[in-house]
Amino acid sequence: MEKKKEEEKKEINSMANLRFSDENPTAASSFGGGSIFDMAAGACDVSGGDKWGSLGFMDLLGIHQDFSAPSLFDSFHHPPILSPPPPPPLPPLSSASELLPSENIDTKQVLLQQTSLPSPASTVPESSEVLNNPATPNSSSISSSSNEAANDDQTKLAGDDEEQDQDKSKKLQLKPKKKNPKRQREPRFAFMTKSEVDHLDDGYRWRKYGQKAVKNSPYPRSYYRCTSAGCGVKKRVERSSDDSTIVVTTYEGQHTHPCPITPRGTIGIAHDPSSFGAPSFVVPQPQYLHQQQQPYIYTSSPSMNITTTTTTTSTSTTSSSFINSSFPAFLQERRFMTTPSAASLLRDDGLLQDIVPSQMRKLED
DNA sequence: CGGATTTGACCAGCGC
DNA sequence: GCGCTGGTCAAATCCG
Repeated sequence: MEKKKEEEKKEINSMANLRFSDENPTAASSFGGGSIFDMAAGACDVSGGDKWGSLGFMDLLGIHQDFSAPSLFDSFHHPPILSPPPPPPLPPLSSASELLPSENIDTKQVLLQQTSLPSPASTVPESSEVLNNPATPNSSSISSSSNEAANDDQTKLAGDDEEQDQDKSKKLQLKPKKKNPKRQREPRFAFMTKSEVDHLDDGYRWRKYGQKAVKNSPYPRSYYRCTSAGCGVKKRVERSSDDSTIVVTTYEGQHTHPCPITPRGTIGIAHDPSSFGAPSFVVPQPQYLHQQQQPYIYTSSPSMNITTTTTTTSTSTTSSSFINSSFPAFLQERRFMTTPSAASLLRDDGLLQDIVPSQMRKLED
């Protein structure tokens, strides 16, 4: 039993090491058993949250002063190439303190960015998210019958004699589910947050559309989709099997709309009306690119004792546009410090396996 | 009653 | 080709 687990851990660690070894070979030091995460994960209720009470993510980060933008995530989900229409008037910010007792929250996060596939920011934005289009013909399958009947003639014949078999008919209805062949994956980035609640409030509204058991983990993985029409952004939320207090959130895609809600005005970033959500500040691109795959310590709002550790894991060919558009602006905005310890943090923790796709890990070979 | 969540099944990609 | 696994669908159910 334990042996097996150890083996798995070894494997995980080796993967993580692969990930960073060529960048920082000395960074293989110990991680310290996840001790970098010491946020007091208070169970905070959140306005835009769900019934189980999602945590105000931005509040955890303490980014709720000095800003006026609707959402932090507006900023990093909007690709610059979208050239969207002028944003709607922003709702007034509410008081942060009134909604969330975020003082004294000491949070550290590990953020990983990944672009598993060619960046969609190139020429076909959102092309792969057809399934999120409410007008997708697919969805008409709910009304069932004719199409499906045609599609499933054979199976239907086979099961005709058992009409009371509801399971079968159910399957028949489910079958015509057809997907876009060779669907492109949106660029993703993930970050780990020490939190007791799974669903961190980022200002957007999400609908849960699935949950799966995660291999080698007692915790399930939840799948969420942005509820805004036409917005194909998805996110995955799961807990680390190593440290149940660590929530790994993976975002995929970029929002095509402004942040619908502004809970407590927590997530403000200097808002640039001309780009509805794009940050008005950016880390100088050359510098950033130069530091790709290097871990960053993100220090925010010292008075809040909040520290975020971030690491980008973009592949060299696909990262630049994505970084510009999707990398959390709040991380871009603040200063970054590159430290070996942060690298080791990500390596030895073993959580990297949850975030970096296997293809990417192999690429590092 | 409408929207969100749950949950079992389906589908596709990948490794063997 | 087969099995495994991640991701998604959609009917059923829950909840405000």
